[in-house]
Amino acid sequence: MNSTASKMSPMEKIWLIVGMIPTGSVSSYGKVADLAGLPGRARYVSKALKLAPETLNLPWHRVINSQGKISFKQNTQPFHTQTELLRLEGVEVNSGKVILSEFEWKPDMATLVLQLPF
DNA sequence: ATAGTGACTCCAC
DNA sequence: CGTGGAGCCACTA
Repeated sequence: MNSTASKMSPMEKIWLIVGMIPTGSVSSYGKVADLAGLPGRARYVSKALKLAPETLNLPWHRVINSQGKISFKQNTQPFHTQTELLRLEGVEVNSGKVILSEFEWKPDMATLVLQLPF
């Protein structure tokens, strides 16, 4: 059995999933929670991102809400930063919104599951 | 133990 | 599209 899996905390699972979101794509808090095996815990994902160590260099900006919108309030520094980071990698952001049908990450579940250590 | 607070989500209007 | 409300869960006071 994989010892790494048994030691991985819920928050670490979330960090792992977020780290798998490819450049130029986005995912939602709820989706990340689902993939991490934590259904119904979207709010926990936002907390995990806030507490994530800088050294992990997580692509936190690729996580938005289920409506395709950036969850920070407009006219705030985080809002602008996230918008910029997304645009830098080719994701279109208009009025804080991303067209999910165009940029949402749709991993091949069969393949993804095999890569997860849990 | 109770109440308030989110980088959330879903659904009804 | 906007709004409101209920449900959600971990954390804090």
